[in-house]
Amino acid sequence: MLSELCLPLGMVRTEVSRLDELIKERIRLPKGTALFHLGDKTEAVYGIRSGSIKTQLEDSSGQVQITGFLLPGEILGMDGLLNNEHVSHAIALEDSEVCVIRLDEMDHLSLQMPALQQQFRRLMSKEINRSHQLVMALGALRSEQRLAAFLLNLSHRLAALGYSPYEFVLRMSREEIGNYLGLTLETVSRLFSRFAREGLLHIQQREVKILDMPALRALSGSDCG
Amino acid sequence: MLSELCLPLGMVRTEVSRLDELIKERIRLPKGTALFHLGDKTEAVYGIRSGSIKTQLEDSSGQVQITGFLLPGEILGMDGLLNNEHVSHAIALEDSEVCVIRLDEMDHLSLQMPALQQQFRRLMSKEINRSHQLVMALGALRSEQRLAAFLLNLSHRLAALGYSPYEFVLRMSREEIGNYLGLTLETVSRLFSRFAREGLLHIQQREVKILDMPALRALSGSDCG
DNA sequence: CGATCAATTGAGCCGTCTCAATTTGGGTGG
DNA sequence: CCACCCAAATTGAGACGGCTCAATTGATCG
Repeated sequence: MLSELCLPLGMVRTEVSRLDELIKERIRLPKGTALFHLGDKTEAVYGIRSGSIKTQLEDSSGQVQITGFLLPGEILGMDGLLNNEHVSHAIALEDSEVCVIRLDEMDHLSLQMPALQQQFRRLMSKEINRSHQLVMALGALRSEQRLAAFLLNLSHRLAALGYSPYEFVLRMSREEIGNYLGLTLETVSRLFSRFAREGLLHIQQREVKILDMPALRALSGSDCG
Repeated sequence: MLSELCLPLGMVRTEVSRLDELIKERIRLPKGTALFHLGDKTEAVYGIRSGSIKTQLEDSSGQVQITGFLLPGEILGMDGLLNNEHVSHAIALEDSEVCVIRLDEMDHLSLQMPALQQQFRRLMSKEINRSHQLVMALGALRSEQRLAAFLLNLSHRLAALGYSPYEFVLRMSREEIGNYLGLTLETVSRLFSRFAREGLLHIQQREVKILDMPALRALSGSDCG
């Protein structure tokens, strides 16, 4: 079982097997469907087993802001732990599968396994850092740097999953990328065209081939947040 | 003792008194000094007792992004829990005092007090939400909306501490506000002048008097993130 | 094979930045 | 206590990046 995927990192083998107790349930999410909506009660967090999921805030006026594109092995739902009510939407970008980590079960299990607490704390800290990196991108980078950093970040995470860092398929639209990066879809499209013209990458709709990784890194400010 | 300030929220009285065990140490921070720097080992998180503290990221090229202005009762240092190494700087905006919440002691104590775990989880979730709100502001709002939202947020938090929501002193410079909001200091200054000209507020250097809260709220998009 | 949605590309405008000059306020030492 | 100095804030003029609006092309899916 892939519980290492769902709650990864350094635990001894026996502990990992205990963890399987946590993950009894799976949920299949067809493309476009929601794992949870704003306002839903938070009774679990979720680890992505396959596919990809976007999370987005929505304010009272209906304005939307995408806060993340999550890949297999990553956790979502931790923003709902403040009042046990989700404050965001989680929507599958493609057919996906998640495993359910129920909070009550985790609390129960963590009494016997203190490492689980610390592990979960690390995961929440990681989410804080992820969000801070996005703040940095939105606050300090110009449009071309944002898109370059976005591509590098995706590339890096896909490589960690065993995929090629050079060729991959974007699972989100130009509009979603733009929303995430604080740009319009037109600006994103223009930047892709420009990057291709300058020989940094090849792009055919949503298929990306990175041709000059070092140049892309230089452009982004050598940071892949 | 003000441990409620340091780890606030719903615990029974006896638990609160147990919490005092956690908070043995205090640190005084003169204005301008750092509580921790990027790269420092994370052995504790900190609750602000008095004063105010900014947290800022710094990338490899020295580019800085302020991610928060923290007030009494708020917690900082949780971004360092991923690898037990701080990834940000925390610098006092004025003479401040924090209490130290050592992680090893918290882990020890939480074995006897499961509510502590959940409380801490809530605090980390709150930090995630805070950061997401900032992402929303940077990604979706225009400059005037960002500054209005910033002022409303400050006002709201100061009110929660028992201060007037209408009159307060900014503890940070125009440059720091601009950095936080993804704007230049000149833009921030111009916006303050404009808000004053339009009768929304009165501003004298760093002293703010909000004159028309509803208008400010309307401007911000009625969200105070 | 047509209908529909996503993506590209262009033209012009607006908001924010940059650069620069002043003004204001606070702190220090004579 | 006043004069000076330096940092912070204000204000203006002009440039530029990214947005808006609009037209066109290219995919995808009944």
